[in-house]
Amino acid sequence: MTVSERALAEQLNRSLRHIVLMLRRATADQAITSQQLSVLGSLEHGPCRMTELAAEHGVRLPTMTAQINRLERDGLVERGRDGSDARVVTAALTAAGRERLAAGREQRIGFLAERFAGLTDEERAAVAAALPALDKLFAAP
Amino acid sequence: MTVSERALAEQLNRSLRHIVLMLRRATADQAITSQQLSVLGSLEHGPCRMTELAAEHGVRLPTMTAQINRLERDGLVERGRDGSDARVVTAALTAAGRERLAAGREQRIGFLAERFAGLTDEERAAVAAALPALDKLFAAP
DNA sequence: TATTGTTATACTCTATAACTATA
DNA sequence: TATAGTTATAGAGTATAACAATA
Repeated sequence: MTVSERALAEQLNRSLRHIVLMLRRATADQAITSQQLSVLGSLEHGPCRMTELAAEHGVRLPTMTAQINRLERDGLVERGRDGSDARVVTAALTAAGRERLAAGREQRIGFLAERFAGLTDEERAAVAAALPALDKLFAAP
Repeated sequence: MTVSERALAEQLNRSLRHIVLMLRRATADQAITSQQLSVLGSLEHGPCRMTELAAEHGVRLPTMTAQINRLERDGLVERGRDGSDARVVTAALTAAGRERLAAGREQRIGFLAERFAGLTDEERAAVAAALPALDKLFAAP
């Protein structure tokens, strides 16, 4: 590992702290929690198994059971069964869940767009140029 | 707001989702929670008032009272008094708290440095070039 | 009266241990 | 025996409402 990687990691760590704090302040008054919105996002492209959901979100299976219980109680997701293996339980968005996901996403995008309006063209270009590298940096293994 | 700002906000929102999920998975087995580490970070440069801490972290005052209670119970922070106003309570790092903060930070930086090792020089340069703009984007108002 | 902080209470989020059902 | 999931229980994190102390 080179010195440059270490220095870059330190700088990014500092920036990530500010990003996380700002996002927390910006989403503190949302109708849905960020965890719930995040789980709904995992179901956007179709049903997902409990085990997959837990792994993607870095939580244990009982945690995801409780989360899906709350989302099902609120009418945002539905449990289903996988035909090929009777042990498997899947979760899928309901129409209300899809609406809630779209609303939450719109709020976050609106917040970001407002912040981007305060940047110069050069700064926006720098962010745009870095997104592919950031995606690679944080891609699932 | 231009179309470009909107499109950029959508792309960054998608990237932020991956960043948050990855950081959650990477820090799931830490000795200290990310909230606790974040609060310790706010005390790095000296004592801080309860109200300031709550505002910085986007939580209500009773939430920060509970958080500081836990950190004080664990010997990581100490409550103090502000001389000029008898209502004000401050929180400050103990020696153990400072050590814990350094250890948690080191773990995060190590994780990021490892990920950076998987990027090309061009990709690292793109991230470095974007950090000032990202800091401005997420700076406190 | 307004500000600073805590206490009381309830809900979300999370983990470990123990359990059921299926492979 | 191993895997997928739930239930039971406990603790962290969060909010609102009510309270005490100080400005």
